[in-house]
Amino acid sequence: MSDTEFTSQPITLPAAAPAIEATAEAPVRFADFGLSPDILRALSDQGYVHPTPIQAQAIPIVLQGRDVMGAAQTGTGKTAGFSLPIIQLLLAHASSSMSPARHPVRALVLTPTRELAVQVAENVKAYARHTPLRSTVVFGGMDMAPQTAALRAGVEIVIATPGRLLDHVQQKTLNLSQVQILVMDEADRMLDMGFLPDLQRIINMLPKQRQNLMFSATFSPEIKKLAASFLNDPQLIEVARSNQTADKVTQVVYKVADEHKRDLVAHLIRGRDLKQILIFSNTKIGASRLARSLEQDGVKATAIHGDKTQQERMAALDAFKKGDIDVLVATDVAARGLDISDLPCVINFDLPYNAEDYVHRIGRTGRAGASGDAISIFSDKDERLLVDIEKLIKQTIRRGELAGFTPAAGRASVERERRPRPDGEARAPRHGGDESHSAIRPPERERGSRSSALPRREKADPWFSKPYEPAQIAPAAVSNAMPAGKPKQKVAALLGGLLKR
DNA sequence: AAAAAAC
Repeated sequence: MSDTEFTSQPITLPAAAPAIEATAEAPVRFADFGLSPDILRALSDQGYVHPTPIQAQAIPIVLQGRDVMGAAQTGTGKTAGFSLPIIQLLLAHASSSMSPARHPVRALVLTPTRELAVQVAENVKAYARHTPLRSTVVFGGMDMAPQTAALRAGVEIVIATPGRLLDHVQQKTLNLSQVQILVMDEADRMLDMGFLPDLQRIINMLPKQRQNLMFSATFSPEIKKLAASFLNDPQLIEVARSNQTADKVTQVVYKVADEHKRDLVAHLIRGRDLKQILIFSNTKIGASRLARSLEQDGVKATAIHGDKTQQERMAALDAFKKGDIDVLVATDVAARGLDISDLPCVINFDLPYNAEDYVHRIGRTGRAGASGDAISIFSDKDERLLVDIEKLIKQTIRRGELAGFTPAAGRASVERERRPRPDGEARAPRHGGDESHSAIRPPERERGSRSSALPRREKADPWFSKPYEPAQIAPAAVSNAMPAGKPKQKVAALLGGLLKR
């Protein structure tokens, strides 16, 4: 029923978009949107003059007070796309009689991961720095007290992960009754992570009368259902990953036996400028092991994943951004949303299980006009994953040749791995036993996974069993094309796709 | 299959 509710919506195309039309001679400027001088000043502080395509589309629509369904991936400038107009709206509607001491929460931004929340919060704070508006971020894994203090002091804008937000609501340290604008960032990811019940509870606590902005990289039936249940006559915005990204990312894959993967990584890293390399591992244990192994090779490397404490996670990210470490080995906690700018190189130590995550992962590189390398390593048993990825991105990835990489290097490391390790150095001690145990029997695992890999695929992950139509979003994401001058048609096509399903 | 997220 909610589906029909959504599909029965009239197709509303950007009424505001034509109002500000970019031309070659006069590209759109932030100053064209009627934003407060205080906001513009914050933008010029950062050297921003021209909006990205999603900002150019979203800002006028959000300013109109309309609900938005945004098909936008990371790296598109999405955050500013909703933050700037929200700040403007809150400024414009601030009642002048309101005492400065009173700052009810009027805008709420929900994100799937803690790091993303922190990042969004940093942006919001920067954009609002010259305004009287206050903001704070609220997420788990950290002491509640400082968050509570900030909330008590009063903030108009809260950026949060769902669990901790509810925690604060329960503790009565956060009141959601005055929220006028709700943003769900990376909504597909949140659903994928099982946040639906939390989202439902949060939404139920908000005033019925409010503006809703939802951003999602994919449009599964579940996302549509969610959109139908809480968006009100949403305006669709479709934006591909910004130009520079995919064009300038050189992709290559190397096939190697599982037990040689780590040495291949070491080899690949040795062969290049050792700076700002992000490596993705499919598992937390794998990430820790790889980071440790690289450290033993003298590489300044650290792992980031969900089994680390929040302090460790933030320290790792910080060290990587500052250049204190050269290699960050991450699970998919870092696959989406994180704006680690201008990475020269992303390495997939494992091919991601979901083809779509491949796009997200390599989207960390080649940003902001810089070129980038996306290197992926896979073994025999992952052939299928590579096929899926290439199908999704509609291109064949070059098979790299392993010149200069000898099996001898691999054997050395296997030997090292077999040696029993003192458990104390393991980051997650409870996994320590498993870890050394599994390292001894890779061949068995291979045999096992081969036989059990094929059956029961249907009930897999409902989120990815029905991915969005690659033809509608993915090619743009990878080939980058912004709908050149024809955003309406693209939006219509997207919507058409939604309606059919 | 794996990862993420509240205590």
